[in-house]
Formats: sequence, C-alpha cells, structure tokens
Amino acid sequence: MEHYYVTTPIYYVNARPHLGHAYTTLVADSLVRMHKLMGEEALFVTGSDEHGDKIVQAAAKNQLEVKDFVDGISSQFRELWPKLGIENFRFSRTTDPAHEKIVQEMLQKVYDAGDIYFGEFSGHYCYGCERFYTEKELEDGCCPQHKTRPELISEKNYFFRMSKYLPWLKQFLLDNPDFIRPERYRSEALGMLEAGALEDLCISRPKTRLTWGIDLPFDSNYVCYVWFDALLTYISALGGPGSQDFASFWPAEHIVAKDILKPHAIFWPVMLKSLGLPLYRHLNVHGYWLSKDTKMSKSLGNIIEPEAMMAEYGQDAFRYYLFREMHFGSDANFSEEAMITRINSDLANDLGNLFSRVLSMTAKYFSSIVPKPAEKLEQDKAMVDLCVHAMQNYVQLMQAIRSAEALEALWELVRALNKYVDSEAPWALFKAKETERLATVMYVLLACMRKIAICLWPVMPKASALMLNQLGQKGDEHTQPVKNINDEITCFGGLDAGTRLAEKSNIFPRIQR
RNA sequence: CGCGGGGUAGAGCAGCUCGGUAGCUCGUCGGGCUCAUAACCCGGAGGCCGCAGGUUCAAAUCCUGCCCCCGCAACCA
Repeated sequence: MEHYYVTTPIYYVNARPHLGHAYTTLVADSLVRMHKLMGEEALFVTGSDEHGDKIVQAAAKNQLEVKDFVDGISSQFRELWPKLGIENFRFSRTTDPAHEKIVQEMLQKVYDAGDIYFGEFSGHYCYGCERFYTEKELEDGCCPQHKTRPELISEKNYFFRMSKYLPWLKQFLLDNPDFIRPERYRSEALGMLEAGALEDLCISRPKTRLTWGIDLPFDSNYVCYVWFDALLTYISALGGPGSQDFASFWPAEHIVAKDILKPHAIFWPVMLKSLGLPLYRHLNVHGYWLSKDTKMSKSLGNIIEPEAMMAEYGQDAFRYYLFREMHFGSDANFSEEAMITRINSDLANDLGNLFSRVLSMTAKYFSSIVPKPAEKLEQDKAMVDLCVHAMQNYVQLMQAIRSAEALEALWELVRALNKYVDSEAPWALFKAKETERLATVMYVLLACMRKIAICLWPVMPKASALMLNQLGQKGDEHTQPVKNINDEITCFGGLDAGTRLAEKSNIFPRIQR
C-alpha cells in the first residue's frame, strides 16, 4: 500500500492558536483525507515547539512553572483540532523524552561527521531581552525593546557547518524546480542563497543563559537551540531513522506559512543532507490570512478565533470557506461578510438547494426510491462526461494543494446539475407521464450527487457524510466513503436502483443577514 | 541600488511561462421556470488590464523606466 505523510510546523506555544495555525493544519488534514480517499495509508504530524527562552519568559509572566505552562498551551492546540474536524494526526511535542533522545542521537551523528564545531560568537547582547541583536536590528545603537545600549559580549557556542552544503543546495533547487512551491518561494529561497549572507548556524545556548532545552550529547554545559530540536520532530514523530514508520512514510510533504520559509527551505534540507537522510518531497508554502488587508495581530485587535467562527457558522462552512477562498501561496483576506456570501451562494443556493430539490422530487415521483435508469440520451451522456472531467480536475488539484481551483472545478458540476434540472424539467416529464425518461434524469442527478458527496469528504467531512446518508449510502465523517476515488471517476453509477433516500434535505441553510 | 509579491468591470480574483476574441464568483438590471433553501435557469450593462516608452502585423501577456501597495530581513501559520 502506498504511504503518504504530511507535516505542519510544530507551533510555538507562547500564545493561543489562531486562524493561521488552523489553516495550515486543515490543509494537512485535507491532504491526508484526500490520499486516504485514493486508497493510501496516510497520516500527518503536528505538534508544539516548547523549548527556548521566550517560553521561559512567557511562563514567568503567567507565574507558572515552565512545564505546567507548556502543558497548558500545548493541550489547547491539541484539543482544538478535533473541533475543526481534523483527524489522523500524531501530536508531537519537543519536550517528549522520545523526541529528545532522537535529537541527541542526530546531533551526535552530525558531530561525529565533523559538521558541528565549537566557535566564538560576539554580538550586541541586551540583558533585558536576553538575546543578541544584529547591527541592523538596533535603533540608534540601542535595543528596540528597551531603548538601552546593548553590551558587546562574546560567547562560545556550537555551530552547524551549514555553509559547506549551500552550493549543493543551490544546485539542487535549480535542478528540482518544484521542490519548493509555489514558484515564488523557490525564487525567494534562491535569493537567500544568492545573497551569500548565510553563515553557519548557531545551534546551542550555554546553560548559564538557558536551561530549558535538550542537553547537547557532547557537552552537558550547553542545550540545543531551536533548529535541530524543532525541525527533527518531522522525523522523530515517525520513530526516527531505522523505525518501521520512518521506512514507510518518509519523505514528508511539508506545509508551512511564508514566515518560516528560511528554516524549511534552507536549514532543513541541509541538515538532512548532513544526516545522510532523504530530503522531503516538497515544501508547500502558503500566504497569510489578512484581516482588513493587514496582518492579524493582537495589538490591532483583528485576530480571528477559529472556535468563534465555527460556533457561529459550523465546521463545514468554515472549512469550505478557507479552502475555497485562499489560493495557496498568496495572501487572502478573511472577512465574515465574504464568508456569509460564500455560504449562501455556493453552499446553500448551489449545492444545498440541489440536494433539496432533487431529493424532494424523488420523493414525489418515486417515493424516495432510486429509480432504474433507461437508455441515456445525448444530454445525459454530456452530463456524465462533465462529471468525470470535474472529478478528475478536482482530485488532481486537491492533491496539488490547489483547493480553491479544485472546488471551483467541482462547482462547475454542481452548477451544471442545476442547469440540467432546469433543461430536463422533471416536473414536466412527470406530468406527461414519461416515466422512463423521468427515471433516467433522476438517476443521473442522484448518481452525480453521490460523486460530489464523496469528493467533498476531505473538505467537509461532516457534510459529506450527511449527503451520503441522505443518498442512502453508508458514510461517516471519520472514514473515507469509498476505497478508491479513482474507481469512482472512471465508472459512472455506483448508486443502486432501489436504494431508499431521504425525503427532503436542508444541509446548508441560508444565513439571514 | 537588500529580497520577494502585487496593481485587470462596483467588490474579490483568474489569465501573463508558450503574445492574437479580456474570463470567473459576488453585486446590479431585465426575462424565464415553478421541483427547490425568495433558491434555480437565460440574457444585458459595466474594464483605455497602475503610468510612460519600446519590440511586433498584433501586448494584460515580452523589454526598459517610473509611481503606488504589501510582506520578509526577528522561532508570530
């Protein structure tokens, strides 16, 4: 069986989850569901990044022990996902002992290979912030936070010999144009390499300054600082190299937002190279959700809380809106107004109403039993062809993480079905007692609706299951409705004559403004 | 001269790689149908494709310059 593995970043737990976290994780969920729908074994990993000085500071601010603090926020993240219909994930924590062990093994390996060296670093250190600033970051030579003059101190630390691999990486990116996608982020990554500004990575902190971290295996006076700790969760979550899951699932499809392009596009491949491990499949980089055309931030008060949106509009509608609105890679605006428009026009008017009118007609004309179709006419065949094409496009685009276009493609089918209802006018056939013709038209409609319901499982699992149930099919939000959707594309039908259907349907009610 | 993205109907976007009728959704105006969630279907109006040059028989699409917006340069998806 094919295996498919996706990761989200592990989220830094110094604040509550917001729309951006939710989106990234939803994309991972939809991909896993899509691949399960293609008969593959699929899972994804998300988690929380819990080390570092900012965490220590945030805990102190909340007057909590660090461990208690990270336990709290971490579980907020973990518990949010199922509410969004997100499943099939492993939740990885950087403070998990199993992870810490693998990080130490990997560090030792890189150290033994000679890619880690002990060096001196000097810079402008602000005691208030407990961090170094670069020349550029300083404002008039002062710390931008505290407005005080930082002290020039030097510190011994461990460095990862990243520069050694940069020429190789550059060539690799040139040879593999879709390794980082969409294209714009590949350009940006190449730009970073071009600039030549990248130095070796500092990967440690002395314990005199930070103890909340993983001990370096080769020097107990130091803890590991961020990169090896955080990025290696993608591997440790599978059990690390040598494990069965690693053999089956690696390499991963990574999903990140554009703010963390550099660590994932540059640091991570180079680390993998040094470790002698296969690189990830792709780095898939998405943009930001903007609120009123600007980035969301606490100070502007334009943060969107996923839970509040779901409470108001429901899980399916919220998911649909996010998948439909954002073109992967570009920024998108989040607005409740736009979401309501989408819900009303796409979900209520087009899709929901299609189910409503067709099921109600089937109740009236055939007592809610799927009729046996007679011979298909040209227009029926055209409808079936359109269904095949729409599904092909949809499946392909969803896999390529182009959900907006995928849904657009599927909605061509939804709209065409509404049109087909109008042009074939089943009510007229009923009055004229053309029962055979009526049966064929209704069958084509119902069979196509079933296909749509199957397709939508990765995007709207609950609604998909509900639609399938109304069509007399088994189906629940947790289990893929068919073994392999590709079989559904190539063969029309799949809906047995004689199946009992729901008498009416109101899956997506209109929202009154 | 830091890097990257963008400026296309009232709104939001696609098209630009590989030049040749400017497309989609929402909104708006008019018509049709009556199965349906006042939903559905058809038709119309509405755009000098940021500005100025250039290449070309032909440019939203290629080249040059300029203007404006946004993001990154900090572990904020």
